[in-house]
Amino acid sequence: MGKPTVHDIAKEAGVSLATVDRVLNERPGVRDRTVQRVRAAVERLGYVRDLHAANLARQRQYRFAFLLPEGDSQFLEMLRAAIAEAAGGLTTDRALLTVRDVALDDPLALARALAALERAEVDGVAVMGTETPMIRDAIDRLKARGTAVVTLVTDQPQSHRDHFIGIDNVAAGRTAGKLMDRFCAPRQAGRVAVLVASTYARDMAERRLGFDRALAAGRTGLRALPSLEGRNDPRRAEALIAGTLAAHPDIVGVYCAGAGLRGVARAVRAAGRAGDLTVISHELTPHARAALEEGVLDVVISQNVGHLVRSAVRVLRAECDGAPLIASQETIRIEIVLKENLPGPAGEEEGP
Amino acid sequence: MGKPTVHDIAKEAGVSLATVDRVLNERPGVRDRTVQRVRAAVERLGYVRDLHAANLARQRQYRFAFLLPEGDSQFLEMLRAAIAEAAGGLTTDRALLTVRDVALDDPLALARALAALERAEVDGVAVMGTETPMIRDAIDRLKARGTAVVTLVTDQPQSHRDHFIGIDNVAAGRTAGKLMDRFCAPRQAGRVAVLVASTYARDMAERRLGFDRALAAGRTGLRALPSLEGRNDPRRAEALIAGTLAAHPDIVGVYCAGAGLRGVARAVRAAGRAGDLTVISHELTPHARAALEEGVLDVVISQNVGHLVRSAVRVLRAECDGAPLIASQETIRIEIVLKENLPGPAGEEEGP
DNA sequence: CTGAAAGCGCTTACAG
DNA sequence: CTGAAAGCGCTTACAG
Repeated sequence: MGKPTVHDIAKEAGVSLATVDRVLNERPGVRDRTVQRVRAAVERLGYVRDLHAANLARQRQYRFAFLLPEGDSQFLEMLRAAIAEAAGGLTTDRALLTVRDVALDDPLALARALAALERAEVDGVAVMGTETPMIRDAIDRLKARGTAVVTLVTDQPQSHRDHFIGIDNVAAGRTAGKLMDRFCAPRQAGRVAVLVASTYARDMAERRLGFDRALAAGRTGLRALPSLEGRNDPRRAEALIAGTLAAHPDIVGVYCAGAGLRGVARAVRAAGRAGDLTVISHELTPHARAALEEGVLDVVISQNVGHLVRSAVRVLRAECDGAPLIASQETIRIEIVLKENLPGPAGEEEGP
Repeated sequence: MGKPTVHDIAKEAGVSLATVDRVLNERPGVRDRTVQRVRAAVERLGYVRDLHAANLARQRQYRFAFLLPEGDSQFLEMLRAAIAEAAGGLTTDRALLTVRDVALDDPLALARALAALERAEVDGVAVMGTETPMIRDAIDRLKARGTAVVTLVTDQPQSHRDHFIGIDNVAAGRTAGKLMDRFCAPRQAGRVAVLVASTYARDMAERRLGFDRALAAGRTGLRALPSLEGRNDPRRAEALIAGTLAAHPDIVGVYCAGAGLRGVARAVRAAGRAGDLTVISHELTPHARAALEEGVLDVVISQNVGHLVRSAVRVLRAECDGAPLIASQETIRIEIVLKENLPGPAGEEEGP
């Protein structure tokens, strides 16, 4: 006999399929003695339920919305692509994913988008946005209405979101700092320029914190300059870095904690310091790949967008079902990429 | 209306379910005109088939065997655990995984195990073993009988195996070499001890090759000593490293390309050079974790065992179905782990 | 070359 | 508190 099915359990326990189903799904209205009998049968036969068959019969649809900042950041493009891919693969898994664009750094717009969802028909939401009280309240209102909410990439720890899906940004900054220290090693006591997207963004602040700690603990005696604000504008980033390089001849490295790598690379090249300065950035975008290959960029600290999306979906689904989730399984890894271990351009190394 | 189903297609094309199924699965025996009609309906309605429902109806079982070397290596333990986990998660996916243990470094035993499979009822095999002509022939015989075969962790490129599931070991060695060069940077022109499991193992040879190339291209002028052979024996590894450290006072780093980290760590500690020598090893085992935390170990080059197993299963399944597979999607990443980005001990960061 | 019917393993109203 | 029957989306013999 093959794997036992509900039929086998029913026969073994001497009850009907409906009753087996009730017990299996812990639905009320079954006599205690009957529950015991079914449980015993399950135990005896080593029954394990076929989730796909269950989902097929159930026809449950999960509608999840991703709220992402607008803008032409390559990381966001990758994230959108990952959502699109997951959406394709997941139709079978009964998850319906949609994306709503929200003006960048506009808390009011984001709060409105969240409020709009309150009325729309959505079972769960993944939000990526700056941390502000307005957003926090909007999230809490969604939660109060029973919608599952996770924060994506950058957290809103003050809110009642169910979970944060993203890397530990302090650890990521620490990793960047450690590598900066080691990669700069022949030169002692140089300075490091730091570029962030915005000093208000929580992820940026956390990375900077970790980075500083690692430098302080390092062997080389590097000192980081005050953060420059690139504001997702490559030209601005380029100008800032060019200016800093000119002003501080003792700069030995650049840490690009947010967007702006394109500008940084240009400034470094223009200064004739490609391959000489140690440059570390975040997110393995096409630009970052090219820069690694070229040698202007030494290290990329990255998070896998496919993992982010799938984890978000799993967590939202678990939340909707009131199912437990193995938190450790949802930890997103901080990946280190050098030219030497650059994976193929196909992106996802490990499929759906 | 929801997602279109086979019923909708049948109605739209004016045919029966059976015919729709034939066309969908490209089975022969359907008039050309009918095929066209069904295809047109599929197109018009944007039909996409529910794979889980198909599998449910089909009741296809895939029986896959993993052939692994015996021995108490922690990496192998992790691999076995990953197989066990996948086996659990995959029962639903109709894959039945079994593991057969084969005496370590015994080509005859492995060849016999492969031959035994020829008769047993197995649809696919994943083999991890030393590269020898005997194994090559055994693999080819399996293939000739129509069994799908992939090599795992270490390749058998001379054989007709369908696919290799593992990291690019040359690139992994190069990554180790680059990091060794950078992490040793303050010291110029030191020597590096290299420990391999066996000089005959292909993966070891490839790592060594990549490592040497990276050192040659490095800035520090490091020179690697001839490979020491640990033979999966921690005591032997310890003695070898202790001896080398004593003999060469100018050693600045140790590259542990195979098993034996436990012994290496002990020797380094005993020589009073923990935290001073740069030590790089492979595979994020519990020992490696502890050594990273402690500071005796600087870098781990790793491959995710969960990815290995799931990729092997996907590839074997595709091979059985004669389905195409996206090669790039099956590339296993070379991961770099420092103390700073050490993921939680739960192992898998991103679930089934 | 084509179709009606039963079935995969589970769930869901609807009766009782 | 419990069960018989229909159904989820697909596939598979078996007839014709």
